[in-house]
Amino acid sequence: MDTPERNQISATLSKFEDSPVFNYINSLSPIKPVKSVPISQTFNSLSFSSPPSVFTSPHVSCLKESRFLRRHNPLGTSKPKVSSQDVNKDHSSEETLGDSTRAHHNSSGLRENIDKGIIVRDASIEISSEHIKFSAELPLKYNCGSPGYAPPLCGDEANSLFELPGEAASDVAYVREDCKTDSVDGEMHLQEICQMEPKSEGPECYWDGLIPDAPDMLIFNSPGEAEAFKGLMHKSLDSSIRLSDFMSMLPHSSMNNGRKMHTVDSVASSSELEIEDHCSEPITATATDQMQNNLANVALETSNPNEKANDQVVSVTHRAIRRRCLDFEMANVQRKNSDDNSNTGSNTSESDGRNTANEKQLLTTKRSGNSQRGILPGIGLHLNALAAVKDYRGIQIEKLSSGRQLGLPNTTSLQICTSQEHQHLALVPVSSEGDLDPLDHGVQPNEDCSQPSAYMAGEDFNQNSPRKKRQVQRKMETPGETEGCKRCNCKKSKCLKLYCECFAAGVYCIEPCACQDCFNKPIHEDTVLQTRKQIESRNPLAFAPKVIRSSDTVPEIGDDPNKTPASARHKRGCNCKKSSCLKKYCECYQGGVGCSISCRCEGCKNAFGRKDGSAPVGLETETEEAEASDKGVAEKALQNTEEHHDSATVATPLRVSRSMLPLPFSSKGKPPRSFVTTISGSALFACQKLGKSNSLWSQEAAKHFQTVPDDEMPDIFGGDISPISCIKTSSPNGKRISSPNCDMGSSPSRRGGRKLILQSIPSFPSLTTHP
DNA sequence: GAGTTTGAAACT
DNA sequence: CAGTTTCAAACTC
Repeated sequence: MDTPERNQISATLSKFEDSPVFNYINSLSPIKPVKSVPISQTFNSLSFSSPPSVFTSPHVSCLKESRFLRRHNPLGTSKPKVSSQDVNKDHSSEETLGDSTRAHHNSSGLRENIDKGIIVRDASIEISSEHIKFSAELPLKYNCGSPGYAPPLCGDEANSLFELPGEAASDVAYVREDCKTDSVDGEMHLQEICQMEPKSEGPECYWDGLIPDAPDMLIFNSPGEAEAFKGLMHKSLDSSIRLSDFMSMLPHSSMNNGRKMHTVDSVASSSELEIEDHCSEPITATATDQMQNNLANVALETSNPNEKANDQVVSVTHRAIRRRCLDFEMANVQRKNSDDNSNTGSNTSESDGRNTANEKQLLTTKRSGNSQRGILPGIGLHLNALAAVKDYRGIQIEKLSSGRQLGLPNTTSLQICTSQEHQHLALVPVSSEGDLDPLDHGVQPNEDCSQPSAYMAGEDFNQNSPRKKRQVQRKMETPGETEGCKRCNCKKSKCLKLYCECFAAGVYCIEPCACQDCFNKPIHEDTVLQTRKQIESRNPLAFAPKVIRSSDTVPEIGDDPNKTPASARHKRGCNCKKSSCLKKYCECYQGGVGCSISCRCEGCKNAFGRKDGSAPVGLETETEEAEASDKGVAEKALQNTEEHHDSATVATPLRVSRSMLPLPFSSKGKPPRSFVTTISGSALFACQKLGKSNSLWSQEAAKHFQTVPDDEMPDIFGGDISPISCIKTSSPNGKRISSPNCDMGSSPSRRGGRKLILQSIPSFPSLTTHP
């Protein structure tokens, strides 16, 4: 730095110290810590301890959880990093001083930057240019809320990440540094906003933007702070120039990070994640690199996530950074999802109103972001989320697939059900996708879910007539993907009986449903729960997955691949008399499983496995199917069987495979709501998403699930099923298939499975409990 | 789109 | 538990 510059800076700094900006900064530091605490708590609360009830709003929680988890993870990593960083230490002393010092932080930050070296500056400089760009861009993208959004998010995330109220001083120091960066970001945002805002709302918009996120994150200790903040905002508007100048003066590194974040956000739509990353990352020397990387990432984001991944691989040095970026993206994706949901999580409040207004934008942006990002590899295609969601949004969740899944969460998760909910769902799925994608590219299951959701959100709604809906569904489902989103067409059952697929799946009915006099809605949650209880009292397994994978059967598989289907069985068996178990009338067939001894079917020709154990899928099946068929049916069956054979024969051996196997449903695809439900809807849903999205998440989720199905768990762990597998299972295939697998947690159900199922059922009970 | 078939769910 | 009815999905035309 040139001395003159320094002098100027010092002078400017002195000026600024009094300026509202500093006040703002000061105010920020305290705020963040506060948030962090609550968040952590929420997270804990959210933690898997107990799967949300189906009808409750598991989804949301799940999403939130995922989001939090991710954040936390980053934090964890970030913190350590920070600690490791000497720079932080240097600052820590200052930081530790107190909030009041915060104002000085900027100066200190500048100093740091200076100390750190030119490199930082360079980075900062580059960034600055970018910032300008951003500022220019932001206005375009974000009119009012959006701009504010990102910034707040950053702060929020930072908070969440850094939060640590009770943490040791060192932690605090970290936090503060983070805060600095955050604060800087915030300032940056302010500037941007100021620049942008002149147009309309200005401070308010920004404020609003903050609020949404802020709710969780930005909690003002006192109302005064908030107002002060606003005042700052206003002032900032007035003093945009000063801010800009100030910005230029501010530590570039931090600034850059923040900006990058913003840019990313703008691009991706989910600034939060990026921000988080920034926050998480210490300002250390790596920070500069990160900055650069971030910039690069920004550019990359538009391209593909994969590319990023590759890049990561490329240089070890940058690996960490890259990794973050990836994480970021991942996180972003998730977060996006979560945001959607979570915005809820931390932001539930997140300006619902705003969201509604912005949601579309966000969604679009997010989606675009996702897509841009790469649409994660595997994921790509199917939205598992739906599946998870589907059911109880819980489900599958994911599956969420369907809005129904959403159904569970009346409030938040359920939201999906509503039109807005749909949007959410759509988002969820997307997120799920994103989540999933990153993790499991290959996972098929996910896709289904995701897609459904997407489609649901998008199009179906318009269709009014049930049939149209059905047709649409069929179309969607046919691909085998939309399963997640089932829709019912109940007219007399009020969707409070097992006749109703939605209800049976433990999911609330959503718009796409063509049901009449539907009581299976969050509004009637009490009724739904009561009814459920009633039904469960009669039959505890009523809501359990109908198709269960049996470990017992496994041996069968080993014996005969053909028999593999047997590995999975219908819980109670079918009772078909005329369909020869070759049509979807047959639950076994529908579930993609072979008939078993428990079936009372007549003339069983189940392509997946006959009751007598005779050739399930083999040639026979084909021929039989052909016979059975009815042309289209036969063809479908053949296709299915073929598919099954392909994948199934191979896969079949593995129980998991079953779940994985493309179900016959493909034709219809109802999703595995059942499975979702069984799993405990939301939990599943979350799991799927999580699993896909986050390895961590998936793991924990998996644990969760695993815990649920005791018996099966072992099997699952046995190796067949992994959380991922579960996710997969959920995806594409028919409801049952996925459900069984998923239910199991992935493991199949057998008869033993039933018992397990019962255990799993508890998840359902959760529903009851939830209320 | 309307109507029929089918089998699960519900009821007795 | 068995038989019957109700129901909604699956299927056909």
